[in-house]
Amino acid sequence: MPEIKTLSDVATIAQVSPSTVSRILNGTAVVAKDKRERVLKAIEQLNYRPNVIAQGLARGQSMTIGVVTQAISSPFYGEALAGVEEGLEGSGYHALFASGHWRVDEEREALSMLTSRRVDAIILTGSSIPDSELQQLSKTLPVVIVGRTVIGLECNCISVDNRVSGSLGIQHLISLGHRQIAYVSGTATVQGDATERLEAYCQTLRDAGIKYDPNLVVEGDYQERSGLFGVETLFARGAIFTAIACANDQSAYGVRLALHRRGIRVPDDVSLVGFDDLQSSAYTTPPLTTVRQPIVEMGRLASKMALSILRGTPFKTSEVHGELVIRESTAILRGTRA
Amino acid sequence: MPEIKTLSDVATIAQVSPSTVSRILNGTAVVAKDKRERVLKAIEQLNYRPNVIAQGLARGQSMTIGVVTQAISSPFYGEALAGVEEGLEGSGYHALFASGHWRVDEEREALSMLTSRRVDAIILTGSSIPDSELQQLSKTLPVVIVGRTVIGLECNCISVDNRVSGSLGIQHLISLGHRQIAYVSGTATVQGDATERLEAYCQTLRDAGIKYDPNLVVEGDYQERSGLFGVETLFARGAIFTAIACANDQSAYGVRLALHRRGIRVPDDVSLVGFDDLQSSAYTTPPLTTVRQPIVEMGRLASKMALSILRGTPFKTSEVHGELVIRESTAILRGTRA
DNA sequence: TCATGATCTGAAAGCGCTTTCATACTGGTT
DNA sequence: AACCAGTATGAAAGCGCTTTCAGATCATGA
Repeated sequence: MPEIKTLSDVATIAQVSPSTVSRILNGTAVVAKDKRERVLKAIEQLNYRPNVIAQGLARGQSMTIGVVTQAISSPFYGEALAGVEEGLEGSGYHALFASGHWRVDEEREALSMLTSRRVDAIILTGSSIPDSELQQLSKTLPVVIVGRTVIGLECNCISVDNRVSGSLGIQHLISLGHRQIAYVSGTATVQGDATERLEAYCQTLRDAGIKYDPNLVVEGDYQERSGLFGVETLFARGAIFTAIACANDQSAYGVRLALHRRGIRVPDDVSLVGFDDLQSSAYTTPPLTTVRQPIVEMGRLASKMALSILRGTPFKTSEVHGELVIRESTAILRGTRA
Repeated sequence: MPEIKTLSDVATIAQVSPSTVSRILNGTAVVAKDKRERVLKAIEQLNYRPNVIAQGLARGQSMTIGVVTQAISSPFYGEALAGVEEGLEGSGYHALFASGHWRVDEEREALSMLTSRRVDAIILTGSSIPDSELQQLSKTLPVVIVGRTVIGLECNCISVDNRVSGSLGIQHLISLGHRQIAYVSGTATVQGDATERLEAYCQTLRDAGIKYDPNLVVEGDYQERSGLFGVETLFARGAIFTAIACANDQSAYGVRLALHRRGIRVPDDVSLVGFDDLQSSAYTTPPLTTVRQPIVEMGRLASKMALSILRGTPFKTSEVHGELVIRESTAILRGTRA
């Protein structure tokens, strides 16, 4: 194992003091040209790379940002994390990920791990930790939350308005003539995106003068499997519908498969809309009509916001909006004029 | 901001020396019961959490493992990373991810960032850094490579045999009576999984006495889009085929869509097989027949291996194998007896 | 009773870096 | 010539922890 070189090795070779080397490395002071050159040469020669850990200790900051996510392999969180990573690029900061797997205790553990490692800021995605704890946490270090609005921390939150965006897909179906619209919800919690989107569904129907039929909504959990089960449940109930809206794209995939299994064509027999617009949604058969949530962008914004807070520079919490993406899984209701 | 407590704060409150606190924390020595209790109480009271950064400096190890991946949001790498994370669980080690985005220079940069942060070991996935550099790197710290076999580092590599596994899908197609089998390859490099799988395709045909027809193979890049283009190219060439095999699932998704657009049914008109068995492949329409690569398992194995090397405990590099997963995208060739 | 080893604990050095502080030079001014 | 502000540099302290080393305490057996 080749020895790892230290700053004083460089100093010795360049015949200057460690302080000088440090100053050159960080540009914190002007140093004479000759010394600078000697030092640069020594660095080159030794292939010296500063020890970020040691810098962290000395400077009191680790140059890393903790990111708690739910599952790194989920397409949704994956895109968000990619955005975070992108936003950090070139800043010298790097992301340390920790997964909560949708369990509050694991999430707390993740948080505790991150603070143990003295991350300089924390980004949470899909967190289900109570508002109060998050408020507490934000007294210790900068916190930004994506996909949820935490009371008292509104400025540090990045999310689409689920009520507005959620209605987009439903409106689209209604405009195509559908009136019997089933809904596969997300994980039901007291509050959160799933609830908001469900409310959007109800509200949109109401606004269109369509009576809300509880028989048409099934509870899902944002996973493919729950879309599959959802459709089975619907049929078991004898529900009649011409369209299905889902709380996210993944459950729409499951719905799509269930329909396929029953020989029901999409969009000919039943129209289908999702929510999120995952990358793969453009490649399903048929390509999925959905409400686009700028996930990558949101991740990027989150890290930009964290960086701004760390640097003390002001930032405007630019709004992000959902946007209807019409592809091929929705069609005009047969025998109807839109 | 509540002050962050240090080990000496604890020591002061418990009226012992810092050394004693450290010993209790790490269990490196027996200490009198009364002191132990005082210390434990003080820790509780201050809500003290050791600073992992400082520990890292003092102990000369950062308790973090660097993982270079290509894109964190890719379903394939996402699963691998989830596996790595899982394998590290409870070990005290944590993963620091860095993406290379399929570009060697970015990958080198990632490596350099990781070594700057003094990670204790490095796991590479989908790396395209030359063998020689990797050999060099492994002299500095433990390195494990997944998805590729590096000469001189064979014991530290985890991958399926692409030649064996690659033939599985083709054999399946042949056994169903197909003889005109098109192939959408992965990114062509001098050596690597894409090449090996392509060779498997050729070899399997040859073994079955089917003449290799260059007109039937198109170069892809593992992305959905390339599957889409691949099919277009095939048709532009006037190629005739009854089945398509793809170098990975993602390109199979693209192929599926292209076929759908042309009104070609899967598997009725054309059979389709992928490679990888991504989570979502069970939910495509129709569910995709593919060769399963135990990606999560491979990630987990990689971290186990890294941990073993770090601890100096022996490890057996258990083989991983591809496995044919027959779903619904393949069918017996019409008018043929299998 | 005293030497002996075993056991527990604190002082202090050190991990690799940053940063304050003080010193030694500059090159003007008056 | 004497003085001062300004500049470049090194010495040294310190970040929060671990770990070596040595001292203190204690029980034990001769």
